[in-house]
Amino acid sequence: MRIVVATCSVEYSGRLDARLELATRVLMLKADGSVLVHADGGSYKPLNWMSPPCTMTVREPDEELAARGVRELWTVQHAKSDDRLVVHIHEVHSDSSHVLGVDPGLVKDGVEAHLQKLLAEQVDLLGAGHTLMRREFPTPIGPVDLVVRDPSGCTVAVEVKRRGDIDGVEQLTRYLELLNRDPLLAPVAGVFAAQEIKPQARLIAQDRGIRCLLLDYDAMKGTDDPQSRLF
Amino acid sequence: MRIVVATCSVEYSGRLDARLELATRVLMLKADGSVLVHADGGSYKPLNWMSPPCTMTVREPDEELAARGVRELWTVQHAKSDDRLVVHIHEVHSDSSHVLGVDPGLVKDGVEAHLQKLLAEQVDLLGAGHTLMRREFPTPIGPVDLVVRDPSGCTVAVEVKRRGDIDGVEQLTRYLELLNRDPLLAPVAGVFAAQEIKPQARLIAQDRGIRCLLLDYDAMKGTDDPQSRLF
DNA sequence: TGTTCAATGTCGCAA
DNA sequence: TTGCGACGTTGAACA
Repeated sequence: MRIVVATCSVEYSGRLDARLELATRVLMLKADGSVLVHADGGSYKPLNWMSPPCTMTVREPDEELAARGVRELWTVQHAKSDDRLVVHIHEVHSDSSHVLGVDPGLVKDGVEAHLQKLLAEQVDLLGAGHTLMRREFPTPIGPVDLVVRDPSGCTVAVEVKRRGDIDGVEQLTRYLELLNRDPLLAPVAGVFAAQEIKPQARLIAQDRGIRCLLLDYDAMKGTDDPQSRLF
Repeated sequence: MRIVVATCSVEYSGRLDARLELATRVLMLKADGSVLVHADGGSYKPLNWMSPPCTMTVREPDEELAARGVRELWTVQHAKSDDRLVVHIHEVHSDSSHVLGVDPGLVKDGVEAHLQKLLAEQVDLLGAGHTLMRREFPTPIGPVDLVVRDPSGCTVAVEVKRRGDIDGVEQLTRYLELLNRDPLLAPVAGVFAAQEIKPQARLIAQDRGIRCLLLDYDAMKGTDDPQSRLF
Protein backbone atom coordinates (compact mmCIF):
# COMPACT_ATOMS: atom_id res chain seq x y z
CA MET A 1 0.00 0.00 0.00
CA ARG A 2 1.41 3.32 -1.12
CA ILE A 3 -0.13 6.55 0.12
CA VAL A 4 0.60 9.81 -1.63
CA VAL A 5 -0.64 13.22 -0.59
CA ALA A 6 -0.44 15.44 -3.62
CA THR A 7 -1.82 18.48 -5.34
CA CYS A 8 -3.25 17.01 -8.50
CA SER A 9 -5.99 16.99 -11.08
CA VAL A 10 -7.67 13.79 -12.20
CA GLU A 11 -9.50 12.69 -15.31
CA TYR A 12 -11.58 9.57 -15.65
CA SER A 13 -12.87 8.20 -18.91
CA GLY A 14 -14.75 4.98 -19.27
CA ARG A 15 -18.38 4.42 -18.61
CA LEU A 16 -18.57 8.17 -18.34
CA ASP A 17 -16.16 11.08 -18.33
CA ALA A 18 -15.35 12.89 -15.13
CA ARG A 19 -12.84 15.45 -14.00
CA LEU A 20 -11.35 16.67 -10.73
CA GLU A 21 -9.84 20.14 -10.84
CA LEU A 22 -6.51 20.92 -9.21
CA ALA A 23 -6.55 20.42 -5.43
CA THR A 24 -4.70 18.58 -2.70
CA ARG A 25 -5.90 15.02 -2.21
CA VAL A 26 -4.89 11.65 -0.87
CA LEU A 27 -4.01 9.00 -3.42
CA MET A 28 -4.16 5.43 -2.19
CA LEU A 29 -2.37 2.87 -4.34
CA LYS A 30 -3.18 -0.66 -3.32
CA ALA A 31 -1.12 -3.77 -3.87
CA ASP A 32 -3.52 -5.08 -6.51
CA GLY A 33 -2.94 -1.98 -8.65
CA SER A 34 -6.17 -0.23 -7.75
CA VAL A 35 -6.09 3.49 -7.03
CA LEU A 36 -8.37 5.63 -4.86
CA VAL A 37 -8.53 9.43 -4.83
CA HIS A 38 -9.85 10.70 -1.52
CA ALA A 39 -10.77 14.16 -0.30
CA ASP A 40 -10.90 15.21 3.34
CA GLY A 41 -14.60 14.61 3.67
CA GLY A 42 -17.55 12.80 2.22
CA SER A 43 -18.32 9.21 2.92
CA TYR A 44 -16.29 6.14 2.15
CA LYS A 45 -16.67 6.62 -1.58
CA PRO A 46 -13.60 8.15 -3.16
CA LEU A 47 -13.90 11.15 -5.44
CA ASN A 48 -12.50 8.99 -8.16
CA TRP A 49 -10.92 5.55 -8.42
CA MET A 50 -9.89 2.63 -10.57
CA SER A 51 -10.86 -0.87 -9.54
CA PRO A 52 -8.66 -3.90 -10.07
CA PRO A 53 -7.47 -5.47 -12.26
CA CYS A 54 -5.54 -2.48 -13.53
CA THR A 55 -2.00 -1.23 -13.96
CA MET A 56 -0.44 2.14 -13.41
CA THR A 57 2.27 3.68 -15.57
CA VAL A 58 4.17 6.83 -14.63
CA ARG A 59 5.43 9.24 -17.28
CA GLU A 60 7.24 12.52 -17.37
CA PRO A 61 5.03 15.36 -18.59
CA ASP A 62 5.69 16.87 -22.00
CA GLU A 63 6.87 20.48 -22.20
CA GLU A 64 3.43 21.98 -22.35
CA LEU A 65 2.20 20.13 -19.29
CA ALA A 66 5.46 20.81 -17.44
CA ALA A 67 4.99 24.50 -18.15
CA ARG A 68 1.58 24.25 -16.52
CA GLY A 69 3.16 22.80 -13.40
CA VAL A 70 2.69 19.07 -13.95
CA ARG A 71 5.54 17.01 -12.50
CA GLU A 72 4.31 13.51 -13.16
CA LEU A 73 1.62 11.88 -15.22
CA TRP A 74 0.01 8.73 -13.84
CA THR A 75 -2.09 6.61 -16.12
CA VAL A 76 -4.13 3.87 -14.49
CA GLN A 77 -5.56 1.57 -17.13
CA HIS A 78 -8.14 -1.09 -16.41
CA ALA A 79 -7.03 -4.50 -17.63
CA LYS A 80 -10.29 -5.62 -19.23
CA SER A 81 -12.30 -2.55 -20.10
CA ASP A 82 -11.03 0.72 -21.56
CA ASP A 83 -11.67 2.57 -18.32
CA ARG A 84 -8.79 4.89 -17.61
CA LEU A 85 -7.76 7.27 -14.88
CA VAL A 86 -5.18 9.98 -15.56
CA VAL A 87 -3.64 11.84 -12.62
CA HIS A 88 -1.67 15.02 -13.17
CA ILE A 89 0.68 15.34 -10.22
CA HIS A 90 1.63 18.95 -9.53
CA GLU A 91 3.19 18.66 -6.11
CA VAL A 92 3.83 15.74 -3.79
CA HIS A 93 3.43 16.56 -0.11
CA SER A 94 3.95 13.07 1.23
CA ASP A 95 4.72 9.66 -0.20
CA SER A 96 4.97 6.51 1.89
CA SER A 97 4.65 2.77 1.40
CA HIS A 98 3.59 0.11 3.87
CA VAL A 99 3.45 -3.66 3.83
CA LEU A 100 0.05 -4.76 5.07
CA GLY A 101 -0.26 -8.41 4.14
CA VAL A 102 -3.46 -10.23 3.35
CA ASP A 103 -6.46 -9.21 5.38
CA PRO A 104 -8.52 -11.90 7.13
CA GLY A 105 -11.58 -10.00 5.97
CA LEU A 106 -14.83 -8.85 7.45
CA VAL A 107 -16.97 -11.30 9.41
CA LYS A 108 -20.64 -10.40 9.53
CA ASP A 109 -22.79 -11.61 12.36
CA GLY A 110 -26.19 -12.54 11.06
CA VAL A 111 -27.93 -15.86 10.80
CA GLU A 112 -24.60 -17.60 11.31
CA ALA A 113 -24.09 -15.97 14.69
CA HIS A 114 -27.64 -16.90 15.66
CA LEU A 115 -27.07 -20.49 14.57
CA GLN A 116 -23.93 -20.60 16.66
CA LYS A 117 -25.75 -19.24 19.66
CA LEU A 118 -28.62 -21.71 19.28
CA LEU A 119 -26.28 -24.66 18.88
CA ALA A 120 -24.39 -23.57 21.98
CA GLU A 121 -27.69 -23.69 23.86
CA GLN A 122 -28.76 -26.96 22.28
CA VAL A 123 -25.43 -28.69 22.39
CA ASP A 124 -27.21 -32.06 22.69
CA LEU A 125 -27.82 -31.82 18.94
CA LEU A 126 -24.21 -32.95 18.64
CA GLY A 127 -25.22 -36.12 20.48
CA ALA A 128 -26.55 -36.85 23.95
CA GLY A 129 -24.19 -36.00 26.78
CA HIS A 130 -22.17 -33.27 25.08
CA THR A 131 -21.31 -30.23 27.17
CA LEU A 132 -20.24 -26.79 26.05
CA MET A 133 -16.73 -25.70 26.99
CA ARG A 134 -16.55 -22.37 25.15
CA ARG A 135 -18.05 -20.29 22.37
CA GLU A 136 -15.62 -18.30 20.24
CA PHE A 137 -12.63 -20.18 21.57
CA PRO A 138 -9.70 -17.89 20.78
CA THR A 139 -6.76 -19.09 18.69
CA PRO A 140 -4.07 -17.10 16.90
CA ILE A 141 -5.75 -17.81 13.57
CA GLY A 142 -9.21 -16.78 14.70
CA PRO A 143 -11.89 -17.98 17.10
CA VAL A 144 -13.29 -21.51 16.95
CA ASP A 145 -17.09 -21.27 16.92
CA LEU A 146 -17.72 -23.88 19.60
CA VAL A 147 -15.50 -26.12 21.68
CA VAL A 148 -17.43 -28.90 23.44
CA ARG A 149 -16.68 -32.06 25.38
CA ASP A 150 -18.22 -35.36 24.32
CA PRO A 151 -19.52 -37.97 26.82
CA SER A 152 -16.14 -39.75 26.80
CA GLY A 153 -14.38 -36.54 27.79
CA CYS A 154 -12.86 -35.87 24.39
CA THR A 155 -12.62 -32.33 23.01
CA VAL A 156 -14.67 -31.46 19.93
CA ALA A 157 -14.21 -28.34 17.79
CA VAL A 158 -17.35 -27.23 15.95
CA GLU A 159 -17.47 -24.95 12.93
CA VAL A 160 -20.91 -23.46 12.32
CA LYS A 161 -21.92 -22.19 8.87
CA ARG A 162 -25.12 -21.23 7.17
CA ARG A 163 -24.01 -22.84 3.95
CA GLY A 164 -21.43 -25.53 4.39
CA ASP A 165 -18.86 -25.07 1.66
CA ILE A 166 -15.34 -26.34 1.14
CA ASP A 167 -13.99 -23.12 2.64
CA GLY A 168 -15.61 -23.94 5.95
CA VAL A 169 -14.08 -27.41 6.02
CA GLU A 170 -10.66 -25.93 5.31
CA GLN A 171 -11.11 -23.45 8.11
CA LEU A 172 -12.08 -26.18 10.57
CA THR A 173 -9.14 -28.28 9.39
CA ARG A 174 -6.74 -25.45 10.24
CA TYR A 175 -8.27 -25.09 13.68
CA LEU A 176 -8.02 -28.83 14.30
CA GLU A 177 -4.39 -28.91 13.26
CA LEU A 178 -3.62 -26.12 15.69
CA LEU A 179 -5.69 -27.43 18.60
CA ASN A 180 -4.25 -30.91 18.25
CA ARG A 181 -0.79 -29.48 18.89
CA ASP A 182 -1.95 -28.57 22.40
CA PRO A 183 -1.33 -31.60 24.63
CA LEU A 184 -3.97 -30.41 27.10
CA LEU A 185 -6.68 -30.56 24.44
CA ALA A 186 -5.57 -33.32 22.05
CA PRO A 187 -7.08 -35.40 20.64
CA VAL A 188 -9.60 -32.92 19.23
CA ALA A 189 -12.36 -34.15 16.96
CA GLY A 190 -14.13 -31.92 14.42
CA VAL A 191 -17.78 -31.34 13.62
CA PHE A 192 -18.88 -29.33 10.61
CA ALA A 193 -22.38 -28.03 11.33
CA ALA A 194 -24.43 -26.16 8.75
CA GLN A 195 -27.95 -25.59 7.49
CA GLU A 196 -26.90 -26.97 4.16
CA ILE A 197 -23.76 -28.93 3.32
CA LYS A 198 -22.49 -29.08 -0.24
CA PRO A 199 -21.68 -32.64 -1.44
CA GLN A 200 -18.05 -31.74 -2.13
CA ALA A 201 -17.62 -30.23 1.29
CA ARG A 202 -19.19 -33.32 2.87
CA LEU A 203 -16.81 -35.54 0.92
CA ILE A 204 -13.71 -33.66 1.98
CA ALA A 205 -14.91 -33.53 5.57
CA GLN A 206 -15.51 -37.28 5.68
CA ASP A 207 -12.11 -37.87 4.13
CA ARG A 208 -10.55 -35.94 6.99
CA GLY A 209 -12.58 -37.65 9.68
CA ILE A 210 -14.72 -34.59 10.28
CA ARG A 211 -18.32 -35.31 11.16
CA CYS A 212 -21.02 -33.39 9.32
CA LEU A 213 -24.16 -32.19 11.08
CA LEU A 214 -27.15 -30.67 9.32
CA LEU A 215 -28.84 -27.95 11.32
CA ASP A 216 -32.55 -27.18 11.11
CA TYR A 217 -32.64 -23.46 11.84
CA ASP A 218 -36.41 -23.20 12.23
CA ALA A 219 -36.59 -26.23 14.51
CA MET A 220 -33.74 -24.85 16.60
CA LYS A 221 -35.47 -21.49 16.82
CA GLY A 222 -38.64 -23.30 17.86
CA THR A 223 -36.94 -25.19 20.68
CA ASP A 224 -35.26 -21.99 21.72
CA ASP A 225 -36.36 -21.08 25.21
CA PRO A 226 -38.40 -17.87 25.20
CA GLN A 227 -35.99 -16.06 27.53
CA SER A 228 -33.24 -15.84 24.98
CA ARG A 229 -35.49 -15.25 21.99
CA LEU A 230 -35.06 -11.50 22.17
CA PHE A 231 -33.53 -10.75 18.79
CA MET B 1 -6.86 14.20 7.11
CA ARG B 2 -5.04 11.87 9.41
CA ILE B 3 -3.69 8.60 8.10
CA VAL B 4 -2.68 5.85 10.49
CA VAL B 5 -1.16 2.52 9.53
CA ALA B 6 -1.75 0.18 12.41
CA THR B 7 -2.15 -3.41 13.46
CA CYS B 8 -5.68 -3.44 14.79
CA SER B 9 -8.94 -5.25 15.18
CA VAL B 10 -12.25 -3.56 14.48
CA GLU B 11 -15.80 -4.09 15.60
CA TYR B 12 -18.85 -2.53 14.04
CA SER B 13 -22.30 -2.58 15.51
CA GLY B 14 -25.27 -0.83 14.00
CA ARG B 15 -27.45 -2.08 11.20
CA LEU B 16 -25.48 -5.27 11.53
CA ASP B 17 -22.63 -6.55 13.65
CA ALA B 18 -19.29 -7.21 12.03
CA ARG B 19 -15.75 -7.82 13.11
CA LEU B 20 -12.27 -7.54 11.65
CA GLU B 21 -9.68 -9.81 13.23
CA LEU B 22 -6.22 -8.54 14.09
CA ALA B 23 -4.24 -7.43 11.02
CA THR B 24 -2.35 -4.44 9.69
CA ARG B 25 -4.57 -1.90 7.96
CA VAL B 26 -4.78 1.72 6.92
CA LEU B 27 -7.06 3.96 8.98
CA MET B 28 -8.16 7.14 7.27
CA LEU B 29 -9.57 9.81 9.58
CA LYS B 30 -11.21 12.62 7.66
CA ALA B 31 -11.77 16.17 8.77
CA ASP B 32 -15.50 15.62 9.15
CA GLY B 33 -14.90 12.88 11.71
CA SER B 34 -15.53 9.97 9.38
CA VAL B 35 -13.23 6.96 9.55
CA LEU B 36 -12.32 4.42 6.88
CA VAL B 37 -10.55 1.10 7.45
CA HIS B 38 -8.78 -0.04 4.30
CA ALA B 39 -6.93 -3.22 3.42
CA ASP B 40 -4.30 -3.50 0.69
CA GLY B 41 -6.77 -4.76 -1.90
CA GLY B 42 -10.39 -5.02 -2.78
CA SER B 43 -12.32 -2.25 -4.41
CA TYR B 44 -12.86 1.29 -3.25
CA LYS B 45 -15.12 0.13 -0.47
CA PRO B 46 -13.35 0.02 2.88
CA LEU B 47 -13.46 -3.11 5.00
CA ASN B 48 -15.28 -1.07 7.58
CA TRP B 49 -16.11 2.58 8.12
CA MET B 50 -18.14 5.22 9.89
CA SER B 51 -19.87 7.91 7.88
CA PRO B 52 -20.29 11.48 9.08
CA PRO B 53 -21.63 13.00 11.20
CA CYS B 54 -19.72 11.15 13.87
CA THR B 55 -17.12 11.72 16.56
CA MET B 56 -14.15 9.72 17.68
CA THR B 57 -12.98 9.32 21.25
CA VAL B 58 -9.67 7.76 22.25
CA ARG B 59 -9.28 5.83 25.49
CA GLU B 60 -6.57 3.88 27.23
CA PRO B 61 -7.29 0.15 27.35
CA ASP B 62 -8.20 -1.47 30.65
CA GLU B 63 -5.81 -4.00 32.16
CA GLU B 64 -7.32 -7.00 30.47
CA LEU B 65 -7.16 -5.44 27.02
CA ALA B 66 -3.67 -4.10 27.67
CA ALA B 67 -2.57 -7.59 28.57
CA ARG B 68 -3.86 -8.75 25.20
CA GLY B 69 -1.69 -6.14 23.49
CA VAL B 70 -4.17 -3.30 22.98
CA ARG B 71 -2.52 0.12 23.21
CA GLU B 72 -5.42 2.40 22.36
CA LEU B 73 -9.15 2.08 22.06
CA TRP B 74 -10.88 4.22 19.46
CA THR B 75 -14.62 4.58 19.59
CA VAL B 76 -16.28 6.21 16.61
CA GLN B 77 -19.88 7.01 17.39
CA HIS B 78 -22.39 8.14 14.79
CA ALA B 79 -24.11 11.37 15.82
CA LYS B 80 -27.68 10.41 14.90
CA SER B 81 -27.95 6.64 14.92
CA ASP B 82 -26.41 4.23 17.42
CA ASP B 83 -23.94 2.94 14.84
CA ARG B 84 -20.58 2.50 16.42
CA LEU B 85 -17.12 1.49 15.33
CA VAL B 86 -14.57 0.30 17.90
CA VAL B 87 -10.93 0.03 16.86
CA HIS B 88 -8.44 -1.83 19.03
CA ILE B 89 -5.04 -0.39 18.20
CA HIS B 90 -2.26 -2.89 18.88
CA GLU B 91 0.64 -1.24 17.12
CA VAL B 92 0.99 1.99 15.17
CA HIS B 93 3.35 1.76 12.21
CA SER B 94 2.77 5.24 10.86
CA ASP B 95 0.72 8.27 11.82
CA SER B 96 0.59 11.46 9.77
CA SER B 97 -1.74 14.40 9.29
CA HIS B 98 -2.24 16.59 6.26
CA VAL B 99 -4.20 19.73 5.50
CA LEU B 100 -6.14 19.23 2.30
CA GLY B 101 -8.70 22.00 2.15
CA VAL B 102 -12.09 21.84 0.52
CA ASP B 103 -12.26 19.86 -2.69
CA PRO B 104 -13.80 21.45 -5.79
CA GLY B 105 -15.54 18.13 -6.39
CA LEU B 106 -16.14 15.82 -9.30
CA VAL B 107 -17.59 17.08 -12.56
CA LYS B 108 -19.35 14.37 -14.55
CA ASP B 109 -20.26 14.15 -18.19
CA GLY B 110 -22.24 11.40 -19.82
CA VAL B 111 -24.82 10.45 -17.24
CA GLU B 112 -28.37 9.47 -18.15
CA ALA B 113 -29.65 13.01 -17.83
CA HIS B 114 -27.22 14.18 -20.54
CA LEU B 115 -28.23 11.36 -22.85
CA GLN B 116 -31.89 12.20 -22.40
CA LYS B 117 -31.30 15.88 -23.08
CA LEU B 118 -29.29 15.20 -26.22
CA LEU B 119 -31.83 12.73 -27.59
CA ALA B 120 -34.59 15.26 -26.95
CA GLU B 121 -32.64 17.72 -29.07
CA GLN B 122 -31.77 15.15 -31.74
CA VAL B 123 -35.11 13.41 -31.87
CA ASP B 124 -34.47 12.58 -35.53
CA LEU B 125 -32.23 9.79 -34.30
CA LEU B 126 -35.47 7.90 -33.70
CA GLY B 127 -36.13 8.22 -37.43
CA ALA B 128 -36.66 11.14 -39.77
CA GLY B 129 -39.73 13.21 -39.09
CA HIS B 130 -40.12 12.50 -35.39
CA THR B 131 -41.11 15.44 -33.20
CA LEU B 132 -40.74 15.83 -29.46
CA MET B 133 -43.97 16.11 -27.50
CA ARG B 134 -42.57 16.13 -23.98
CA ARG B 135 -39.58 15.29 -21.85
CA GLU B 136 -40.30 13.70 -18.47
CA PHE B 137 -43.93 13.04 -19.39
CA PRO B 138 -45.66 12.55 -16.03
CA THR B 139 -47.60 9.37 -15.26
CA PRO B 140 -48.87 8.00 -11.94
CA ILE B 141 -46.06 5.43 -11.98
CA GLY B 142 -43.29 7.88 -12.79
CA PRO B 143 -42.19 10.13 -15.62
CA VAL B 144 -41.63 8.76 -19.13
CA ASP B 145 -38.24 9.99 -20.36
CA LEU B 146 -39.44 11.16 -23.77
CA VAL B 147 -42.79 11.14 -25.52
CA VAL B 148 -42.53 11.84 -29.25
CA ARG B 149 -44.76 11.70 -32.31
CA ASP B 150 -43.69 9.69 -35.34
CA PRO B 151 -44.27 10.92 -38.92
CA SER B 152 -47.58 9.07 -39.11
CA GLY B 153 -48.81 10.89 -36.03
CA CYS B 154 -48.48 7.94 -33.68
CA THR B 155 -47.27 8.43 -30.12
CA VAL B 156 -43.93 6.88 -29.13
CA ALA B 157 -42.70 6.46 -25.55
CA VAL B 158 -38.90 6.43 -25.20
CA GLU B 159 -36.96 5.08 -22.25
CA VAL B 160 -33.37 6.31 -22.12
CA LYS B 161 -30.69 4.39 -20.24
CA ARG B 162 -26.93 4.41 -20.15
CA ARG B 163 -26.86 0.65 -19.91
CA GLY B 164 -29.90 -1.10 -21.27
CA ASP B 165 -30.82 -3.87 -18.90
CA ILE B 166 -33.90 -6.00 -18.42
CA ASP B 167 -35.35 -3.80 -15.72
CA GLY B 168 -35.27 -0.87 -18.13
CA VAL B 169 -37.43 -2.82 -20.58
CA GLU B 170 -39.77 -3.73 -17.74
CA GLN B 171 -40.06 -0.09 -16.79
CA LEU B 172 -40.89 0.93 -20.35
CA THR B 173 -43.39 -1.94 -20.59
CA ARG B 174 -45.24 -0.61 -17.55
CA TYR B 175 -45.38 2.87 -19.08
CA LEU B 176 -46.65 1.51 -22.38
CA GLU B 177 -49.39 -0.48 -20.68
CA LEU B 178 -50.54 2.61 -18.86
CA LEU B 179 -50.29 5.02 -21.79
CA ASN B 180 -52.15 2.64 -24.08
CA ARG B 181 -55.16 2.81 -21.78
CA ASP B 182 -55.48 6.49 -22.65
CA PRO B 183 -57.66 6.69 -25.80
CA LEU B 184 -56.20 10.09 -26.63
CA LEU B 185 -52.70 8.63 -26.87
CA ALA B 186 -53.20 5.01 -27.95
CA PRO B 187 -51.71 3.31 -29.79
CA VAL B 188 -48.38 4.12 -28.16
CA ALA B 189 -45.22 2.45 -29.49
CA GLY B 190 -42.08 1.95 -27.40
CA VAL B 191 -38.41 2.67 -28.04
CA PHE B 192 -35.67 1.48 -25.71
CA ALA B 193 -32.65 3.74 -26.26
CA ALA B 194 -29.31 3.12 -24.57
CA GLN B 195 -25.58 3.39 -25.07
CA GLU B 196 -25.34 -0.35 -24.58
CA ILE B 197 -28.14 -2.92 -24.69
CA LYS B 198 -27.72 -6.31 -23.05
CA PRO B 199 -28.67 -9.22 -25.34
CA GLN B 200 -31.32 -10.47 -22.97
CA ALA B 201 -32.86 -7.03 -22.68
CA ARG B 202 -32.93 -6.72 -26.46
CA LEU B 203 -34.62 -10.10 -26.72
CA ILE B 204 -37.35 -9.22 -24.28
CA ALA B 205 -37.85 -5.85 -25.93
CA GLN B 206 -38.22 -7.40 -29.39
CA ASP B 207 -40.61 -9.98 -28.00
CA ARG B 208 -42.82 -7.16 -26.77
CA GLY B 209 -42.63 -5.16 -29.96
CA ILE B 210 -40.35 -2.56 -28.41
CA ARG B 211 -37.77 -1.09 -30.75
CA CYS B 212 -34.17 -0.90 -29.55
CA LEU B 213 -31.96 2.06 -30.39
CA LEU B 214 -28.24 2.23 -29.68
CA LEU B 215 -27.04 5.69 -28.76
CA ASP B 216 -23.56 6.98 -29.55
CA TYR B 217 -22.98 9.56 -26.85
CA ASP B 218 -19.81 11.01 -28.36
CA ALA B 219 -21.44 11.43 -31.74
CA MET B 220 -24.50 12.99 -30.14
CA LYS B 221 -22.30 15.38 -28.19
CA GLY B 222 -20.48 16.22 -31.42
CA THR B 223 -23.68 17.09 -33.26
CA ASP B 224 -24.87 19.02 -30.25
CA ASP B 225 -25.42 22.65 -31.18
CA PRO B 226 -22.81 24.87 -29.51
CA GLN B 227 -25.35 26.92 -27.57
CA SER B 228 -26.29 24.06 -25.29
CA ARG B 229 -22.78 22.59 -24.99
CA LEU B 230 -22.13 24.24 -21.67
CA PHE B 231 -21.21 21.28 -19.50
C1' DT C 1 -36.22 17.68 5.49
C1' DG C 2 -37.98 13.31 3.42
C1' DT C 3 -38.55 10.60 -0.95
C1' DT C 4 -37.28 8.91 -5.17
C1' DC C 5 -34.03 7.14 -8.41
C1' DA C 6 -29.44 6.71 -10.77
C1' DA C 7 -24.79 4.76 -9.96
C1' DT C 8 -17.96 4.33 -13.07
C1' DG C 9 -22.79 1.55 -8.11
C1' DT C 10 -20.43 -2.90 -5.45
C1' DC C 11 -20.97 -7.51 -3.66
C1' DG C 12 -22.40 -12.21 -3.23
C1' DC C 13 -24.91 -16.17 -4.69
C1' DA C 14 -27.18 -19.33 -8.07
C1' DA C 15 -27.97 -21.19 -12.47
C1' DT D 1 -20.04 -16.03 -17.58
C1' DT D 2 -24.90 -13.78 -16.75
C1' DG D 3 -28.82 -12.79 -13.91
C1' DC D 4 -30.87 -11.46 -9.59
C1' DG D 5 -31.18 -9.25 -5.21
C1' DA D 6 -29.36 -6.83 -1.28
C1' DC D 7 -26.46 -3.18 0.48
C1' DG D 8 -24.33 -0.37 7.16
C1' DT D 9 -25.62 1.02 -0.19
C1' DT D 10 -24.11 6.45 -1.55
C1' DG D 11 -25.47 10.63 -3.84
C1' DA D 12 -28.22 13.98 -6.12
C1' DA D 13 -32.38 16.12 -7.48
C1' DC D 14 -36.78 17.48 -6.23
C1' DA D 15 -41.16 18.13 -3.60
